[in-house]
Amino acid sequence: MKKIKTRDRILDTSLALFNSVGEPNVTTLLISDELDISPGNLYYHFKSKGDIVDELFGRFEEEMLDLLAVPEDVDISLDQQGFFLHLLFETVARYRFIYQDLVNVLSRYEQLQGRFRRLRARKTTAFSVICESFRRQKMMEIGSEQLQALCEQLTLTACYWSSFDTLSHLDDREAVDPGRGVYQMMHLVIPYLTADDQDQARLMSRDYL
Amino acid sequence: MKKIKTRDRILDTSLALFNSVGEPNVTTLLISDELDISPGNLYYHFKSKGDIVDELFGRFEEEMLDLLAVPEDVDISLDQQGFFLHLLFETVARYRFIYQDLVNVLSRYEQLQGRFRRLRARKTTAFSVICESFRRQKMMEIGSEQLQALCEQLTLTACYWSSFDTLSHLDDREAVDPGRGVYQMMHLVIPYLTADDQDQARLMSRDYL
DNA sequence: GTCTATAACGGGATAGAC
DNA sequence: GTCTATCCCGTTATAGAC
Repeated sequence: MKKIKTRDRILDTSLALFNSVGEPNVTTLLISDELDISPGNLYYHFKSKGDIVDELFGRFEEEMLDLLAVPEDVDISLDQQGFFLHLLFETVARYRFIYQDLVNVLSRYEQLQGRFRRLRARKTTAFSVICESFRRQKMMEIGSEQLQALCEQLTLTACYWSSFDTLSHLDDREAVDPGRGVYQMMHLVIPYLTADDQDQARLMSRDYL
Repeated sequence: MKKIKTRDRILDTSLALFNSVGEPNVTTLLISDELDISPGNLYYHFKSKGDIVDELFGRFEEEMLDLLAVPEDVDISLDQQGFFLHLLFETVARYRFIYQDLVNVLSRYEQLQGRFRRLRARKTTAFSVICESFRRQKMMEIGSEQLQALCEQLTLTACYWSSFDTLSHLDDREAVDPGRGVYQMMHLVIPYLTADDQDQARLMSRDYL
């Protein structure tokens, strides 16, 4: 029963607060208050608020890059895709503060801009790899023009669904249901699947509602 | 040659600044500086910064409600839909500061939350009316489950496309191209159109690239 | 490592003269 | 209507004791 290091407690608490009331609305004082430590102590562990944001973003980045490393030339099943989407939305939800005030956050922590854009590009690539796999397996029929539009759309949705959904119940920013997002993503793909797979995907998608 | 009232100049300049650097990053001092008036003068016309935001939102709201009043039981052509989408994106782009820091802005100006949600609901309704019209004209074939998912997706895209697009070139927040958004929206609808209309819509969509 | 106290700064907003 | 001066407050961050 080892006691958690203060540094880590700061990170955890910051993340929770950022997610629940928005990063711009969280002061260093609020964080230290919540932890029952002094502001000075907080600044012993992190030299600035930006450093906390930075490190949280780093964790997010790492998890995402891991997740997005979808192997090419592998046959991906609908089930696997569902699982992938589920993980993706779950991860985004855990770091939703980044997306909720995206432009604002990126404008105040400029060093994150490039990293974020890289992540965004990786997402699009991952979706494109998945679709290619479907195509190879004759599960999907789609022109290259629509493929590109589709992948962009998937990326957009992966980024913003949780914010969009939050707006339906802004009262409590805690409530986040990753399932709806997965459902929505699947319905973007469905029209391009071949008949049998459409039915299967439709059935699957309902589990996420 | 009548001279523009200071009050209006404040609104115009605020909007421009909000859009270009983000509402949270715009101080009342910056606004008055930009206008070459004193901060005191600004506060003579508006009793708070929130009032400026409020009034700008009001303008946006009015324009949007106007636009979204799509008549039911009318046959809507693809061309008309394209025109509608164009206006929609153009309007959103002119008030993009609202969307760029959406959750943040709504959390700091609580009175906007309800109004925004109503607007969002109106959007979904408008899309649903359009799709119904297409369906009546036998231009579209779609189940009710996918129809709902589609309308949600259209609403999401209408809200966030410009933010999403901005991320590709965060350097200058000025550059906004509503066309890409229209293109993307059309590609959401296309899969559900009947063969002939699919071709026509695809051709049309290219004009927006 | 942790605390208390406080400096330093910036932004929103007001008072009162012109 | 417009100005200058200023207040008030919250927030980040530091200094120095324990």
